[in-house]
Amino acid sequence: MKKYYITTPIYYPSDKLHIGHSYTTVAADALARFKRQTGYDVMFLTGTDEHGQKIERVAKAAGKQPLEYVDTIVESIRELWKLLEISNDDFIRTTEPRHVKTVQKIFKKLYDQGDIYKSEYEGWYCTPCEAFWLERQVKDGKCPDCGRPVEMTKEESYFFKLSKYADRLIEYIKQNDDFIQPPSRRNEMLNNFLLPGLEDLCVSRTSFKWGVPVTFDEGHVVYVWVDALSNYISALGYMSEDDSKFKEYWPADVHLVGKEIIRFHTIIWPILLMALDLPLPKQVFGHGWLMLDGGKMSKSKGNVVDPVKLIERYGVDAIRYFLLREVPFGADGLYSSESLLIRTNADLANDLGNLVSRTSAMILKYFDGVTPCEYEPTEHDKAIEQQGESLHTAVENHMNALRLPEALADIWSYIGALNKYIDLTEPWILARDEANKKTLASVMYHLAEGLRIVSVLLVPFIGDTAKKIQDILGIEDEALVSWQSIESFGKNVCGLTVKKTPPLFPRMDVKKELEELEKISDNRTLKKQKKMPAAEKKEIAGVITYEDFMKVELKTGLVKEAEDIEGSDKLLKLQVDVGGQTRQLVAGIRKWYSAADMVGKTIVVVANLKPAKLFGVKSEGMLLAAEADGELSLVTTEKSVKSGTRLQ
RNA sequence: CGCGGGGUAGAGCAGUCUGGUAGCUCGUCGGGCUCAUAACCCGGAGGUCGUAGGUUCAAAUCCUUCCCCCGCAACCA
Repeated sequence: MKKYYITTPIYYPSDKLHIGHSYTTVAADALARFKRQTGYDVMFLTGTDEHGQKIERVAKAAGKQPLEYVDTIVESIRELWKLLEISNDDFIRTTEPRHVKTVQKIFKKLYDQGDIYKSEYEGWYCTPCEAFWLERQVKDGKCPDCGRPVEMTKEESYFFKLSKYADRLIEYIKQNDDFIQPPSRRNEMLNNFLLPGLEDLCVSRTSFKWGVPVTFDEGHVVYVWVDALSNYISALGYMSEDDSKFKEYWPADVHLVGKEIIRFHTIIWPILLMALDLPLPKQVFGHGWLMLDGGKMSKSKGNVVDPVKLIERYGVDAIRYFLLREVPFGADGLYSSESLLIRTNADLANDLGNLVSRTSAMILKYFDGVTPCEYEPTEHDKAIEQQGESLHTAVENHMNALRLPEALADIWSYIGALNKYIDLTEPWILARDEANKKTLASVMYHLAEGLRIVSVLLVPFIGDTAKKIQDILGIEDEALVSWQSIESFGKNVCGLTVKKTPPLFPRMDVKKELEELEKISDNRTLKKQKKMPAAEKKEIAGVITYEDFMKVELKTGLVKEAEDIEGSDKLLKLQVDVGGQTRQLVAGIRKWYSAADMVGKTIVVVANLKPAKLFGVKSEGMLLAAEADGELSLVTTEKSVKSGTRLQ
């Protein structure tokens, strides 16, 4: 059986994870599920990176031991993956003995063979922060973190000979185009880091304790990246009594990582593997980020999005679909609650959900719920068959190139084709005449089979929904949901009994939902605090720019006709000539001006106001008037001006 | 001159490598349909492709100038 080993980064449990972390893991999960579906023996690994000074410090602040602190967070991470239906085969924690032992063995081996050596680390040290800083990070002799003075110190440390392997790595990257993906990252790594030359890496620390101890030198702990990266092989039992999994799955097919850590994965990690004389992973894929309102998601900005709340409210599939569809191949995507809601409505409720509803409703109505077997292919039928048959190849190609959004886009264009097919064949008209029964049957059959293909293709992405569609179609036989079964458009669903169910994704009122989200969101307070100063500034200033003013199109208009609006005692309907164009305005001025008063008057109109309906009458603009002490006076021009003249 | 990414319709993006009718989704406007979740289908409006210059028969695309936004800088996916 073909093997496939895919990993996510191991996450740093200093706090709860946000929607960005979910993105990486969901993407890896979709790939893992897709590979299983297409016949691979898959190993899908995720986990947590639990060592380091930051954890040590955060735990202390919380009055806990590091492990105790981390345990609760790791638990919440596991729960999140459960909620997101992540199908990982293993979950590794860097604090587990199986990992620690392997890291220690790796470190010892590299030391023994001379790739790790002891030397002195010299640099600026901030004692209160217990942190080393590079020359260029230090600002005027002050710590960039806390602003207190730093001092030049020396520390005994172990170094790893990155430089020794640099040429080999450059050669490898140049000869393996796919190794670093997308290609922009590959160029970045080569030009910025590899070609200018690598310095040996300091791989031990004595400034804190919370790490993997170096076995042969007390007081030293292993540098966190050497520790963390090793998870990809320690989880497979590398250098342990049972290394069968390692033999089976290594090298990894894909390390899925965020773009900011691609450097570690494409420089330190491959060199570490070279030094261990192990094959390199086939691919490191650096995906983009979910950006929030143009800014990066981060705890300090107070704009993190809690995935748990979103899943509870909208269901796991809405969230999975959004993440997988919205973030483009290798680039950043935007997250906003609004785009989540719009995407869910448009794609899941309207296109897919509604297609399932109308299909099942028609089969129930016209054929008592049993998908018919008659077959009378028309031109439209054939098009649906051909598209359905070619779909799996397109999806497979995209998936193998890690183009998840494109794979979904292809599936959705087929969903669109099925919706259109209904309009083209007009089954409700066919149903009026018994003579068309066979054609009608063929349409129902093609819809059901098309949906079956869609459901199978959706399994890796939104499995719950895929299952629901299959239930609705009455599919019970496993053979009807296999990958092989969608390679041809066959009579698979014929004779099955369709079920009636509520909508897969109820359509949401975006405006109301956004208000609800505001209420339940705990970033609300943070956001408000953040926004306050800016808002205040604007208000105090109370000044707009000329451009702001010019956004409002004020034009003169000549009132041609005026009449009362029936049923209203305030409103007048006016036909106004604005530069040769007649506009209908509704104005609440009847108390002061009668219809007859208005005809022939030159007024000032806000010409680019969004049209509105007042009392059921359309109003394309508003007129200007000044009201004080119960008196109202129309704004007009002092001299006679051509209608449609712009005011400035 | 630190490095990288970006500026294309109201919003979000594709197109740029390989110059030749500027495309997609959402929104908007109009029409169709009534099987369906006010949904689905068709059509329209809306773009000086950040700016200035250059190359060319022809530039969103190639070259140069400048402006603006965002990210990274060795422990944020």
